[in-house]
Amino acid sequence: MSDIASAPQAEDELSRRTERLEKLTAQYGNPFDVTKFDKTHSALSIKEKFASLAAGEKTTQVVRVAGRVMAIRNNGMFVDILDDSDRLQVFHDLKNTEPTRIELLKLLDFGDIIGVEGTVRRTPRGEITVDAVKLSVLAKALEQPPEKFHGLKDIEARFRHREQDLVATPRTRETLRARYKMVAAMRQFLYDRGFLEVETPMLHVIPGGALAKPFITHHNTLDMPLYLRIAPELHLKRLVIGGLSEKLFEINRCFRNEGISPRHNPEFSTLELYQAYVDFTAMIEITESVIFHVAKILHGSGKVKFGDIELDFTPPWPRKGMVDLIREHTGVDFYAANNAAKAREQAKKIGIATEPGISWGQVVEVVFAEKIEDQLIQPTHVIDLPKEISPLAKAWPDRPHVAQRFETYVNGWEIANAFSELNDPREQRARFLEQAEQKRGPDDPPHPIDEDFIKALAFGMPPMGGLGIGIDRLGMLMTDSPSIREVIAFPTMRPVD
RNA sequence: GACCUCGUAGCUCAGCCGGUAGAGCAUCUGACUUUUAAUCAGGGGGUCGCGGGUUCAAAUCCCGCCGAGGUCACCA
Repeated sequence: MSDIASAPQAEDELSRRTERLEKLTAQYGNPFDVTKFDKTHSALSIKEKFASLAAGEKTTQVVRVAGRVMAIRNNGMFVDILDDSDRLQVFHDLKNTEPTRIELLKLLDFGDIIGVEGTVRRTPRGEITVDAVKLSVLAKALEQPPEKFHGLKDIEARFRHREQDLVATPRTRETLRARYKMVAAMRQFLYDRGFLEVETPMLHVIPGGALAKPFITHHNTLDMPLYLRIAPELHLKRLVIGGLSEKLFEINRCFRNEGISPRHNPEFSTLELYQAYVDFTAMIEITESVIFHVAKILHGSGKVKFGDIELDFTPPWPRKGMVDLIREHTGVDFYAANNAAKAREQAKKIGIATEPGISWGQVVEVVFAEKIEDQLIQPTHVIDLPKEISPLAKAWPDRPHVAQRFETYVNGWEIANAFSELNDPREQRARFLEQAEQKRGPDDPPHPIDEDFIKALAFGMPPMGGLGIGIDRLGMLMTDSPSIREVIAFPTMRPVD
């Protein structure tokens, strides 16, 4: 001990900690040789089990706990450890501890992983504490964690070094745990309803099921380009066509090579679900039920705080026609302006310039996005979307330019999209061709048609409803997170030089 | 891609009408010893994102680059 005290000060933290590791190894064995520690309790389970202890009351109950050293107070007399359940205080009575253990205690650093055996008591100040009788270092931290009080504030550092963020920021632990708990709850909900969870390709020959710029990669042996999927939709339908299951879903990643924003990450997760022999109204019911279920699991009710507002996910949610909403908010009736030219003219009247050559449906879509979208705060199903912007949805037989489709909006964001799936292969081909001709951005290549999918439809797809829910955005709503990056463990970042 | 803002010690931040860098936590030494962001005293630690320019002198002013956040654009 005295030799540590008199040793020349290490020029940096890394060498200081490395020296301690060497000393540890020499005197107590290399902590990195340790392969296991028989934990009997989590921090939280101890606090719960001994909740009734009075201040100053001791027990003889021996427990074994382990976690990361988060604070060392009073010369090592008090050490706080953090495990995945909670923080817990460990006590060493320095007057009555054998010298070898005191030496070991003095080699501890903020951030080390330790195991402790001891008895439980509540201190006179009321803290549940483990009086240590054995102490072992299970891993040495050669880098120090962020500062214990302010934690890691720098947003960039938080996302680049998420493990440090997790150690330093309780909110990060809560947010990510809630996100994964939400996903688990969604899965369980769907299992309970008899849905089969499936997996479909991430690597697509033709990126279909949506209109978005894909990531391109290359397969060496096949010597061909492959695309990271932008949506799983077409493959999932093919599984239903084949009769694998009449109710199936996939929760997995999609990739879109587009802008990054507080609501967009290049890779993001969706739930896509298909159920044969039902229409889009059944998808409305599932959307409301699964999200209400998640809200209850995470918050105990359908009411969820988000920023300054309280969202209420208690079903049923209002259903509003897209064109009707526009009429209510602007006075313009796009059912009256029933062709592209009239629609563009009406849009211009309310200050929205549109590209020449776009369809009636696209005008409606643009006006909706500009005038309505961000006002839909409480959960709302927007129904009756134009057929022209719904190439995979059935239109109403008696309203041929309106699709049997809805999008659910919360806090101004689209979080769900569903329709009665188009199952006529001839109609589907025509829609794809139409879509391929539609003007997009000047640099966008024409969208290729997935003939395998058309052919699959030709084998006969049952009428069915399909639903997509954006997991990340729902996660943001459920965790009061203003940025999508908060609910993604490792958001996409540009590397530092 | 455009615009605005930011980048100073391991972490959180101050300094920025130019004069050569500070605090708290962390760390080291000592004291104290039932603490709770422990306390007290004393140390060490910085290519002020990178590069260039102006100037006697640049963390500070100017330009470029890199990274980040935001707004917009983009976005089935």
